[in-house]
Amino acid sequence: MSEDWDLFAVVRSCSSATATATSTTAAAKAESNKGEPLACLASLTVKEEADPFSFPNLAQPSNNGFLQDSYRPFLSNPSPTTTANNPSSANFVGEFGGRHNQPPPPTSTAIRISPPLTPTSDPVFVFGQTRNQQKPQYEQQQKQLIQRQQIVQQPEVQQKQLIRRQQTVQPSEVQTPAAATALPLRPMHSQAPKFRKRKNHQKRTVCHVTVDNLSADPWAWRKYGQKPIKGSSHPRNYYRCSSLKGCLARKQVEQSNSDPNIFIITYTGEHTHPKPTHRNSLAGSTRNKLSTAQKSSSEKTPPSETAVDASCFSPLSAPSVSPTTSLSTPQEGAGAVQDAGVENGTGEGNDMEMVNGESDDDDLLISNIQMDEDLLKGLNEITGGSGEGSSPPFESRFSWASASSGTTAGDGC
DNA sequence: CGGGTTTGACCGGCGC
DNA sequence: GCGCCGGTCAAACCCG
Repeated sequence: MSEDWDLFAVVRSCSSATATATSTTAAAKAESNKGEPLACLASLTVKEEADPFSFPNLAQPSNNGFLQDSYRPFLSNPSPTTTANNPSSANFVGEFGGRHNQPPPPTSTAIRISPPLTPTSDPVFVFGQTRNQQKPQYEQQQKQLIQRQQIVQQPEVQQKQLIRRQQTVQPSEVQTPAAATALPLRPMHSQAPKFRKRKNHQKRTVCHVTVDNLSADPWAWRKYGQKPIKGSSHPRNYYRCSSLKGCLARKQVEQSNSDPNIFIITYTGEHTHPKPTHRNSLAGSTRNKLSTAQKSSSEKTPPSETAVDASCFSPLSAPSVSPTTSLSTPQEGAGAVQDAGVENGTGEGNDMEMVNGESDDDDLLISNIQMDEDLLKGLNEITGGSGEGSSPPFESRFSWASASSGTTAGDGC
């Protein structure tokens, strides 16, 4: 598969040497520290470039020329800085399906990523590659993803088709994917011509994240749908950016069949605004989880990414599964999650792809985050961390509390 | 009251 | 052309 991934424009976040190095280190630490609460935290510090939730940091030299070209457009965008926030971000293996604000090239040029930079270095990074071998189910999912991505990269035939459609549809669509998506999605029921962007041609970034990392996403997301996916035992959750109306960014979260600790996150569209400095409304967000979680069988709502994402805006907080998260699946969630992160780190951990982080624009956020992390670390140490897994590390909770107004620790954690 | 989640239904892309 | 399936909508409901 690894090759396939490459073929399909898989982008490995690892591409940045730095990230790799750091992440590797972190992973190593984590591993060595299994059982130790702080282990997770260790990785947290790492994140710098590996912010799965940020746009790729194109500015950084990478070994991958293609990648850079592909992302070039992003460079112009403000990019959030990364993040120290994401704890997890350290390890991702992912695929980058597309670029978002990019203009034209109708077919996405495939973003080719060179093979894992450090194949040997860290299982975590390699994870994406090996995983398939180990896990059949996962393989299926990957295949599906790949198929989609293949399309994205697509060969002439597809391009032709695409072109055809583009001709028939609207130029705007072609030119500005983002804009296209932005079009009033609406009234599905209404007659207004709506054109959705062709599914396969949407640019998308796929990340494999451990539970811990789920919450690392600094953006505020609102869940707008959930659907069972054929071939997958877990439903897929659909989120859209709630920070700003009109923001085209979307996110799909699906729990891996093979490894419950891993979530496959697919980002599509681009944020039309800087990262939120503070979470916007948490208002209702969190609470439900609990109830919802209860309502829907735990399986129904995947561990929550929902909650996680949505609520967790603070990177640091993240690890936790969001309040919601936990909520939703406290069971699996929280505890498992964290451990997962650490443990998995070894192997399955996170393979998110990292698209490197774009540096963020918001300094504030970052600074706060960092501070929090340190603080959290300290707290964890004090509290003894949740080594075990069942309970999310203190930081998670803390983060919630601070980050989101109300999350009840209870629910989430 | 505002914003979030849940969930059934609808629409359209895509494979056969 | 048909049907499956994924993505999105929007009403209903929840919570602080």
